[in-house]
Amino acid sequence: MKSKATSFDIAYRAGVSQSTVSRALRNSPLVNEETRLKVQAIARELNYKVDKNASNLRTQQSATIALLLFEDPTSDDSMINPFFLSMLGSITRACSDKGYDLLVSFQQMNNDWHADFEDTNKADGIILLGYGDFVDYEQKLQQLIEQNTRFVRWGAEAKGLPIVSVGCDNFHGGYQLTEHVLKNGRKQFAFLGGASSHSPEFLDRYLGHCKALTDNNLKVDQAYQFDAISTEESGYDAARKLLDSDLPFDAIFGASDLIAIGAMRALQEQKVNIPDDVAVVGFDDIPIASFTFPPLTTARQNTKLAGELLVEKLLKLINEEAVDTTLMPTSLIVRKSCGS
Amino acid sequence: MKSKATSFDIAYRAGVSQSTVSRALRNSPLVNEETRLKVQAIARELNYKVDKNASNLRTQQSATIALLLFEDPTSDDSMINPFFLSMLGSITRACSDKGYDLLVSFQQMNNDWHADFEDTNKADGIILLGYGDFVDYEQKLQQLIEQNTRFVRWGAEAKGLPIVSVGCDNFHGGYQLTEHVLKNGRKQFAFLGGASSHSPEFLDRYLGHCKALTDNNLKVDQAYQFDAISTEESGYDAARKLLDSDLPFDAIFGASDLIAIGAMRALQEQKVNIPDDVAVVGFDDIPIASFTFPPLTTARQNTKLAGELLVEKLLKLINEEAVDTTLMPTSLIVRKSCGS
DNA sequence: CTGAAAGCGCTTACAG
DNA sequence: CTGAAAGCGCTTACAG
Repeated sequence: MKSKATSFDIAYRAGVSQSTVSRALRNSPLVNEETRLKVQAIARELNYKVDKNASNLRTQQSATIALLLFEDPTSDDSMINPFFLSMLGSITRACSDKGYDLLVSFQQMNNDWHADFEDTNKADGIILLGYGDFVDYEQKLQQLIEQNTRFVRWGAEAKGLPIVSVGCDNFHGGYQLTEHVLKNGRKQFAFLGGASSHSPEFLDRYLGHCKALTDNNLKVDQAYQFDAISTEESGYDAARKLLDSDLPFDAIFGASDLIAIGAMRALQEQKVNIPDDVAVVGFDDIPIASFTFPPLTTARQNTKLAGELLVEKLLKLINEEAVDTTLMPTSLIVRKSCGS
Repeated sequence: MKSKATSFDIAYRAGVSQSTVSRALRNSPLVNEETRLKVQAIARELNYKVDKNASNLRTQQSATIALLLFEDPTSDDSMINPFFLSMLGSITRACSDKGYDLLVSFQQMNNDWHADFEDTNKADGIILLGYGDFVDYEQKLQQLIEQNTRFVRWGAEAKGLPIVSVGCDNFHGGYQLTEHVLKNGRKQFAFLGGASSHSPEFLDRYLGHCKALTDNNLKVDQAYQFDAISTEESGYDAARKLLDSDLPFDAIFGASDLIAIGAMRALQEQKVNIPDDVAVVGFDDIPIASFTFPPLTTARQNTKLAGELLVEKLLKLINEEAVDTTLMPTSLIVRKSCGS
């Protein structure tokens, strides 16, 4: 009952050869207008659709892009990083604008990469979003390069590796946020977020932060940097450690909005007033950021543009055109949480 | 340089036939252990991956599911409904747990459905999420049924149509929320959200809401129902209309969290205190809901379970097993916005 | 346990 | 402008 029509069925009904059907359906100029219309009418009538597996096999391309989303190994499965989610939205849109389908896969760093989409000919190229630990991740990148896989990635430029990246100017974003808060008279900043080569984006934000401190004649004190990954929980924990340390502080820089939000919760639990007692800033401008209490001051990363750039660059790569890495600026979004 | 190895290359190197390579790679018990290991070793060495287009074409199935996400036609492309986003997350996970890939597509209701994934053999089945207008949408469903497409959908049960759905008990959720607020002494509720057959979920919530009103000896007054679609903007607009109407009220039921959040903004702009002057409740429990000020009381829809059920049911459909529709309960999440 | 062969449904040079 | 034919890279009955 549900056996699908093939191009042969149409050929038979139209009284032409199967080759002609194929041409007519692809609007080849080689085929006579009249024949074309007849074939297309019959195709519509039979609800015929070209079998993609067959045509992809034949043409050796799939008009499909794979998106590989890596999650922090620790993150529970309750909530995907909202930042990536909004990226996903814009990538999906960009793909469909270009006539490409999008295959989405969440990768847990611990298990094997089943990042075989391209090798497997299911996708023409890959977009990489996020990673657990950058050091592990770099090895995977290395592998992709060796396999000659076409891919682009979101993130800080991978120094040394010939990889096309789209990322934000994390250093400048960190600088800008910090400077803004300092201009409002804060003296003692704490930074919550891992600041090592294991998370280069956070590291860049931290370095920008430090630069702003020294430019404003403040000392950088390592004791004020607390590790955290990009979850609300982790931000909460880091802020607890800060509070328990009895170090004096009047400002917190959360390496991501999620971290900042967790920190706000920890502070408010202790009746610390935000921003009067402590200014808090985050990074990303995820949708939640404008709804927190108080609303969060942050550095916005333009996910819409980022998604478009990623897709655009990947398509160029697929078409063997020259492509380079883009570093996008962030924009300072001032809300109530920083006290100005 | 980048020509990929095929099973023939492996066969050549292993000194066996291509059929044997294929069998060995699929761990067929027919093949000798020793041969199998040799073949697999060579495959690994050559970084060989089975071409999915070829194997899908041959086996006539793709181990891929397509997710079609319909957006409200009016929603701008800045922000996807967070509720669907979290659904997307859980569907992605459920798919990869089952060894299926996920093709994601955002559909704008206005343009043609290019919902051809299944017809096209790119996917074995389809999951439908959201819709613009239910009445238009129903026609599309009808079409899918006629084409014998295997699909499941999220949403209120489609009466009459033989469709497998997973949805929440919107009526009961609406009842529960309303009753909870009434128990706290509120007397005059407004309902923000379209309550017609164009959005059956909202309608069910409204009907549950009305039932709770009458059960508590309150009159249902149509004047207190204001249309809105599920965006923050639309909730804001509806609340503005409510405010401008000069109707007295001390509680607002937002048909979704997004609507409730927009309404809160409108109220707070007018210095209306939430919850002292007006209690506000929403529906969905999107991630933002716990971060609003005050945090939003709402009815949680279990997106994790929903995603799993959708995938599970679709796979059963694909395997021609019997499947039925599931109506999940919602849970009342009491936070500060309702004043208790 | 293994191999030769057919065939999944297309696209596209090639010949006319 | 059209048709006959090859071939994309697999899987799997069939024969041994």
